Amino acid sequence: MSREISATAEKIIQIASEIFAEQGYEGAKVDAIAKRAKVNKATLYYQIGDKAALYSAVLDRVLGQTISDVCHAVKESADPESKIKAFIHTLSVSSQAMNFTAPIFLREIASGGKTLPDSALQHMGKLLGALGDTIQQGIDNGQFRKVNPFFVHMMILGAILLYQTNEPIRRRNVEAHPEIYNPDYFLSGEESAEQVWDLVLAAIRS
Amino acid sequence: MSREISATAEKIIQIASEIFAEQGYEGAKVDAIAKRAKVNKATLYYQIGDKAALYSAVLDRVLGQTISDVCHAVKESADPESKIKAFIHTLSVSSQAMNFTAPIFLREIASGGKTLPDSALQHMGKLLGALGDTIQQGIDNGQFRKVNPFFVHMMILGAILLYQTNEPIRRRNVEAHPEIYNPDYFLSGEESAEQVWDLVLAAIRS
DNA sequence: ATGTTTTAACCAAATGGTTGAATATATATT
DNA sequence: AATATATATTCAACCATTTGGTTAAAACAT
Repeated sequence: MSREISATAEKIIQIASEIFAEQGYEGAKVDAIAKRAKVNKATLYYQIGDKAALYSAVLDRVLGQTISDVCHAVKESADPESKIKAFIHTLSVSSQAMNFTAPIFLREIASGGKTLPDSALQHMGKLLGALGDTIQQGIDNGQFRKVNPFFVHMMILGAILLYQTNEPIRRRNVEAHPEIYNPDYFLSGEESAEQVWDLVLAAIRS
Repeated sequence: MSREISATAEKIIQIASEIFAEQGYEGAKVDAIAKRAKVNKATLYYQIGDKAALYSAVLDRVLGQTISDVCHAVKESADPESKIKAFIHTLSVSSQAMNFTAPIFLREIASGGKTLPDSALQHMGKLLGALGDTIQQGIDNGQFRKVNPFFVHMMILGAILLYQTNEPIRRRNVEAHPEIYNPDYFLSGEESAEQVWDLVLAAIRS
């Protein structure tokens, strides 16, 4: 545990992230991961361990990275409004850059976090805490009306994660019915962040 | 296909919904479904067919039911605001009553809808369409400001699905740290619907 | 007499996991 | 440079278990 990771281990975890995102835990096959990472299965076990250990490593990396990015960005900003913008912007951009983050996140939630290690739970708690504090601050300021911070959290997370993960379905839908095509359906991480904080801020401003 | 479903088939689909919700497609084992439904595996194959057919039946039922509930409720209401309230309320209550709806929905999205039959896709399209029309109507009325309907859709769906699916994680979190307990964390379908439409309407009212 | 369900056994394929020997790569020692 | 040492990686086979799927005959139910 927690030895510095070799380049090989790095590669394996990277590929594993993609495959877990595509297929879920049960759907992801160890052989497939080894193959796509271009290492022998024995190497995978030598470097990381069994499937559960691999998944743990992926979770720590994917969730940990995104969430610490977000918390950091929030701390950098001063007033509540820009903190919220930073929260949304960073979450959107960071999780779109690592396009396996969102599906893993969603699947993990969908399964009730059965396989979430405590470390990841604490990460998620920090995320919630950061936003809650910010909103409370804004309420005390009088900038925000008295809203339920938890639902604001759900809205932000939900909108961003769903929008990102949704993409293949949107594509398929548009291919099947080109007449419903709408440029709003395909925005970059930055653009969608704007959409989300425009709505969110309007929802909570007093 | 589409013969009237026997009571046994009904029961099997019901149980299968729960297990697919808990474990996902790959995680759900046919033997486990048969066992919990208290039928022999042979009966399952006799009544429904293979695993894929079973999952199809589940999807059609779960998504179809929820979505048609929502669309119906929207049609019943007159003005845009109450249409949106109805949309949110029905989605929340209906998907909480069938507490397997949300996880299946989320997982399906997370996997890019690979296994979504076209019928389900059309259902989802209708959902999106109903909301889009309503918002457009409100914008034309001058009641709503010019917002991106698709992101409103993502916010609503995201908030409701995440909130519901989230519950076990919230419980676990509160058990681990009782000091962070907050009654806002545990609301009924009705109450959470209120929270959501309060936020959503504030977000889009002009 | 017809449709339904159970029993219980069976099978092929896939899967997670392991191992030992061989090979390669780098690092340190002489 | 040459050698020795330790670490990484591959290869290839192997294994126990699980899993989806099937089936034939018997028992139930209507």
